[in-house]
Amino acid sequence: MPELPEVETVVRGLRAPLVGRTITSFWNDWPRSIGMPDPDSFAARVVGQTVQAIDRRAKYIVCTLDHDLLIVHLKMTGRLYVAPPDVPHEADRWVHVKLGLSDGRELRFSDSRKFGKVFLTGDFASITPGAAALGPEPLDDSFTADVFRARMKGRSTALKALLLDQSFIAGVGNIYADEALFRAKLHPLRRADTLTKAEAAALHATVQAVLREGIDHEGASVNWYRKPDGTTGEAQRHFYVYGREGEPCLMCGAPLHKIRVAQRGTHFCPTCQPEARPRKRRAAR
DNA sequence: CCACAACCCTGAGGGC
DNA sequence: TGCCCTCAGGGTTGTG
Repeated sequence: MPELPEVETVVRGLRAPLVGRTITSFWNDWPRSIGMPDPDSFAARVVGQTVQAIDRRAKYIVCTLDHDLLIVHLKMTGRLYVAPPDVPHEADRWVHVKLGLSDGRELRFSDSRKFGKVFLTGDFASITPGAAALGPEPLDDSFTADVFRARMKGRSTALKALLLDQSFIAGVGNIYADEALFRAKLHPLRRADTLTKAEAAALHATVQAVLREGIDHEGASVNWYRKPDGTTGEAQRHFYVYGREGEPCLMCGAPLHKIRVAQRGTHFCPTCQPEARPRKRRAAR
């Protein structure tokens, strides 16, 4: 489940092998893995273009070519990596797109679940309505605690659901949402508009911290994610709650709970992240 | 704005 | 042992 730190790690790993290479060929065995345009048009347009840059926006990998953007979303099980020509793509039975490179190697997109997609477009916002409506990048300098708090104003939805909303913040997924809420000691079902200024500031800080640490650990290899060199990241070794249902909380020892919020498995500590109670009316003096 | 269902798929796991 | 069946998993889109 690649989220922001995993996608960032992939981008960093692909920069050296890709930038400056020219695309010489296109191959695809699953048309639905091409988001746009149709595969024939994709092939005709992409061949001959040189990779000028590779960056990340939310969970999208964005390669700037001469005249287009080559965009990849890994979704749950997608992998993107450069393979040497002597390794047949059948070595990875889930390869669905290959782009030949001018140095003889191949950029391969592999995806067992076939949820991921590759796009070729001149305009990032054109690929999906969601891409056009992405919220701020959580690690940008402009994403301050004040901005975060202002965006939560008037939102009655659960914190967990809001953190997963890509139009609210771009790039946070299930794992890092749970980890950020745990560190901020906030219950996942807490209504966003009930946070104090201090609680909002704490959550802002923990969202940034878990993402930064995830990048430092080169992503979390929970099941399918691999770095472009095929090795696993290390971030999963540092989880406090994700995937630890029933195990003792590392802070207080209480057994961790798993519930469903916004149709996602949600892990939390019932002691460290107490349920929000209705505000007590202040006693009359 | 919000809650929820459906969708895209396959591997894993349970039942027999 | 192995077959059949069910469903988790998560981001996105659509519906009410």
